[in-house]
Order: sequence, then C-alpha cells, then structure tokens
Amino acid sequence: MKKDNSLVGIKELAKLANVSIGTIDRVLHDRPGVAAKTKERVLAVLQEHDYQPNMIARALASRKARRIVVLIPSASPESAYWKAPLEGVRTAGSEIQRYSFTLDVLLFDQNDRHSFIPLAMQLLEEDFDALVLAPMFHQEAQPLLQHCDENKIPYVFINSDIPGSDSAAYFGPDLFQSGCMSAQLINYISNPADEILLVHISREMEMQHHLLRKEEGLLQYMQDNGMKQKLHKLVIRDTTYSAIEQALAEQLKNTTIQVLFVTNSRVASVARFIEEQQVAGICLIGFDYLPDNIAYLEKGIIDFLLCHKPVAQGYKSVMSLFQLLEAQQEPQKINYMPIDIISKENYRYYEN
Amino acid sequence: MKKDNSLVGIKELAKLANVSIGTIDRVLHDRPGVAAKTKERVLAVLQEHDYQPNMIARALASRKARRIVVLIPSASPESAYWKAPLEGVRTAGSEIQRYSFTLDVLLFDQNDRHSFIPLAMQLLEEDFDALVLAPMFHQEAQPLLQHCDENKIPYVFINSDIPGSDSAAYFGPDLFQSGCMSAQLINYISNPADEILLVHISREMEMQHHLLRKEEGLLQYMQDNGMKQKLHKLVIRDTTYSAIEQALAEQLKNTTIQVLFVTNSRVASVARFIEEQQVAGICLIGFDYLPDNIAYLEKGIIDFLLCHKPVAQGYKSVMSLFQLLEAQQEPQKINYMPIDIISKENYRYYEN
DNA sequence: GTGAAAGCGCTAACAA
DNA sequence: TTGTTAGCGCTTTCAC
Repeated sequence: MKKDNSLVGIKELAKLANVSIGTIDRVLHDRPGVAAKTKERVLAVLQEHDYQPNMIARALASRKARRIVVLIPSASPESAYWKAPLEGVRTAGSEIQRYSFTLDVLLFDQNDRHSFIPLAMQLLEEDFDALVLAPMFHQEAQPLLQHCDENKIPYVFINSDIPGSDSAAYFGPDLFQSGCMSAQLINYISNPADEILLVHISREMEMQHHLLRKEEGLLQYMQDNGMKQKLHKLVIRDTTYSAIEQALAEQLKNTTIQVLFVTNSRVASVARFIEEQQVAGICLIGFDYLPDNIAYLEKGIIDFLLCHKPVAQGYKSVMSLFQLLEAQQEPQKINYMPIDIISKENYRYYEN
Repeated sequence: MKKDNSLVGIKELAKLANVSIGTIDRVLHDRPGVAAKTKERVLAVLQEHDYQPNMIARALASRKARRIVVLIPSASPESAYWKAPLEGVRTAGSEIQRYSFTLDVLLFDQNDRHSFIPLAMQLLEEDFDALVLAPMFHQEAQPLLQHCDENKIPYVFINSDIPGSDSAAYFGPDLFQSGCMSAQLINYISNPADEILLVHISREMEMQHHLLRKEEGLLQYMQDNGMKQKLHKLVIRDTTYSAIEQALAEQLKNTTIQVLFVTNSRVASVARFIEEQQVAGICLIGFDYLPDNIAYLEKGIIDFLLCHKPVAQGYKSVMSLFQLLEAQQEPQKINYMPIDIISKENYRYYEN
C-alpha cells in the first residue's frame, strides 16, 4: 500500500513498539527472553511497516561465520562433468563470503562408494549449518541425512533427487522430460523410415537409473507422437574405449542406423568411433557441454548436445541455502534446470 | 604469496604506515590533501599487504547514493519484448539498492523517435553516474552519448550496438550468428527439395537492420553448407494482422513452402494465420519467448523459437555498471548472449 | 596536511 | 524479561 521503500530500521521500530532495539533484535531472530505480549506487539509493528533488514549492516555486525558444506563427486579425467557444478559452487562461495559465510567442498569418487563413507562420517562429528549433497549413494548417505534431520540442518540435493527425503530443495534435470526433448529432436531430424540406436554407456548402477528415466521419456514421446522409427537399444557396461568400439562395431554391422542417441556425456567416445571408422550419414546426439564433446560438435560429428546448466546447478544449490540461512527464505522444493540444445552454431555463447 | 586472506583493514594499515585512518582513506580514494611522501608510503603499505576493502562496511558507511539510469523502449501490447529486459533491470535494481545505488528507468516508444528526444534532453540536465541505453535511435542519442563521454559517465548498450561508440559494454545478441543457427536448424528439419520462406515483419527502419543481419547469417550458412533448399523472401511493412494475413495468403498461393522462418517475435501472427487457414505441413520458426509465441509452441503450430535471454540482458547491463562503479571492474566490451533453442518439450524450464 | 570522532544499521555481550 | 552499550570496517566532517 505505502510506497515507503522500507526505510525503517530497528531503531524506529523500537520507538514504535515502545521497546529497545535489543528486544527488536530478539524477536527478529526468534531468540528467547521476550514476553509473549511484547513479542506480539513487536511482530505487529514489523508486519505493519514491512520491515526489511539491512543485510549489509547485518553482515558487518555479525562476526559468527556460518558454514555450508558441499559434498559432491570429484571431476575425473574420465568424466569431467563435475567440474561444472564445482565451478558454480565456488562462484557462490566467493559471493557469500562477504556475508561472513564459509564454504567447504568435500569431493568423493563417484565410482567408489567407499570414498563417500568417510566423508559422510566426518561430517557427523563436525559443525556445519547447511549441506549441498549429490546423492549418488542413497544407502551410504542415510546416516548423514538423518543427522541433518535431527539437528535441523537444511540440505539440498544436486543433480539427482531422493524423492522421499526431507531436503529443502532439488536442483537438477528433469530426466524424463530430457528424454522427451531428445525424442522431439530426433523426430524433427529423421524420417519415419529411419532407424534409431539408443546407447547407454555406464558401469554404475545408480547411474543406470538416470539413463533409464531418459529412455522412458524418449519412449513416451515416441508413442504419444506416433513415431514410426525403429528403435534399437545398446547397453555398454564397460566404459573403456575399446569396449565401446567393439560394441558399436558389432551393432552397426547388423543394422543401418540413421540416428544415434547416447544417453549421457560419454557421447564423445561414440563420436571418436564414428570419426575413426569413418561411419557416414549418422546423426549423433548426446549430453553435456564438455571439452571433448564440444570438439566433436565443432567437427560436425556430434550434431546436438543436450545440457542442464551444471554450473548453475552448483551456484543455485549454494545460494538457496544462503538465502534460507540468511533471510529465512524457503527455496522452491523442486527446481528443474533448463534443457538446453547445443549445436555447432550456438555453443560459442552457451552459458553453462 | 601469503595466504593471508586480506584480513587487514584500514586501521592496521594506518598503524603500519604511521598515519591516521583518515589519511589512508584519502589515498584510497585519491582525494587531495595528502603530502606526496605520505601518499607514497601509504601506497607502498597498501601494495605490500594487498589490501582489499571491505565492501560491506564501505556500503554501510557511505550514504551517497549512486544513480544508474536505464533508457529503453516500453513494452507495448503489440510487442511485449521489452518486458523481459525491464524485468532483469528491476531485479538488478533491487539487488544493488542494498549497496546504496538508485536505479531509474525511463521508457520511450520504440515506434516513435520523438518520444525518445525529451527523455534524452532531460538527462543532459540531471545528475547520474551511469547509463544503460537501448540505442534504437542513433541520431537522437548522439547528444546524450556525447554528454556522457565528456563527463566520463560510463554507459552500456543493450539489445543492439553502436560499434563506433565509446560504450563500456554491449549486451545483446549476435544477430548474424543467430541467423546461422536458424539455418542450421532448418537444414536439419528439412530436405534439399523443400522450399523455405523467410519473412520480415517490421515497419521500423532501425529494426530492419536487425532483421537483415539475421538474413545475412542465414544466407551465409546456406551457402557454406551447400544447402539446396529454395529460399523465398517476404517483407511485410504493415504489422497489422490483416496485412500479414493478406501477404501470407498471397505468397502461399503461389508457392509450396515447407519451412517458414520469421525473423522476429511477430511469428505469433504468422502462427495465427496458419492456425486459422489450417495450413498443414509447415514447419514454423521464429524468435522470442513471449506469451503469444509460447501458446502457439504449445499448440504445435510454432516448432522452434530462438531466444537471446532478454531478462539476462537487462540484468547484466545494470550489474556491469554496478561492478564498474563500485569496484572499478571493467566489463567485457562485447557480451553476446546465448542463442537458445526453445521447443514444446523444453520451454517449461526455460530461463529468460 | 593530518588526525580524531561521529556515525551507517545491526549483533551480541552485559547490566539491570 | 528488558535496556544499554560497544563494536563491525569504513566514510565523512570538523578541528588542529
């Protein structure tokens, strides 16, 4: 109603509520030691004047540093994916450190659940105010999540979700929809008579779930839109190049494929195969803005990459917790990231 | 060298340089009234300790509000495009007001250069510290830009550029590349035997330049990639629906078109035509994430929309000036925005 | 030229 | 249960 741009400070409020600024501060932070009636009165005044705390003054005055910890996989040379979320996390970290926040990053090996356990254990002993977790290992994460629940430590999931859990938010892809998008793209670039090869390349069980959701989306779209293309499926559990090479050679010997869809970032290996074997006339689609993939996009061997803004995932995960801790601002529960389509003509300006 | 995370404040520096904090502050801000020798000594200490000012304290202490003004077209019901940059500008505005920055938005009618002139004149008289300008009217903007140059007031361009000027930065699309992207998309979804119709819909001369750059990109790509599709071109200068309807009907009577490419956000009018006339088998591509366009995307009448993150353009324009003023951080000169591809399957998660 | 001191809006420790 | 007060690191004014 009033255009008064929140120029009220605790001093004015104190006067208006007939209390001292100390009391205002107490109810602002829901600290004990305020009589119910007083609290009520103060709250009323707060509401009435739509008090907005001056975050700068707050940051300057409070010397207690809050600690956010981030527990995600490390980027391996084999899979550079996690470099991106880490970058976003770091950016957020440097932004919030002005507000006396600390950020600690703990990295585990996504191929080895045993690398996760000690980190999770360690956190049980330590002091922290919020957690960003890539929940690759549901079982192993249980004690940690329980600890958080018990101590009212908020946590958000990044990249994949544990639907049943009490997380404050999820930042990551809508895998099913991502599959639909792939199917639509394939539908546009292919003809009904064409044949499609779907390739899963992964040795991790947890990952499989990721990939299968995409497959489901693809199948659903194909069915809903009456796509007549014949769909072949190839699962490669050995992620070495020689294994991939062999599996592909085998498959392509027996079938004529026009569209090849790789359900994750390993698409570069397939591209390498296509390049080395000089397979012609295949349209190749895969995932993620990674250097290897971009190189093949540039060469025209990969046609499209889908991408879910991994950097933004990291950034937003941290910032949502910052907002929650600093301003009691509850984040949205589910935050699906954009499904970006990257090609040779637009990758240069892409923002991860 | 030292891992000392800039914990030195002006107080310590004062002690180290054997001066008072007042003097430190003077050299920090290059204010007069410091003996050359003293200044030297202080600067040495500053360097040595790699002093990083505490921006929070600075913001809290300084009561002088800096003023950024934004001069862009208003969003009309006819063309909602500018709603998006405005939104980004507003978001940035609310973020930087914490740092005692003010932001004023001045809107002109993009169809009427006479609406621009008084605003530009008015600014010549007023006090402001930085400017965001959508340079639709080059001629009319000259006095203002000159005024800025003379008074060392930094300015950035949004949405379109004036290459020769002294702007601190440009935030907007790479129109040529945008045309290339369109062509690539068309290449994927069409066959060599297909015919393409390129449609420019605009009555503004300045706009024409925008559209022509896209056309150039398209043509270049087609040539470079040996596209055999026949290309027709239609220019519609009357932007009312009936005019568009008539022009399209005329054109489609004489030619069989498989792909229709509209070079701006007016694609919704073309979609309406296709819907009303029940034209079948046409793939429609256009620009911008606007409600009307999205509605037709949803219906399956528009197939793809290209988009250059208009909200982000507004946001970044303002923030770059904020960074420049607040931290003397020079922005990158040219900031081409991403070229996003939006379809029925991914528009839900799109971030403007 | 230089220093001292009073805030900026808030937090937190200490009194009452 | 409440009020008072001393800072947080910096800017700015005023006095020397």
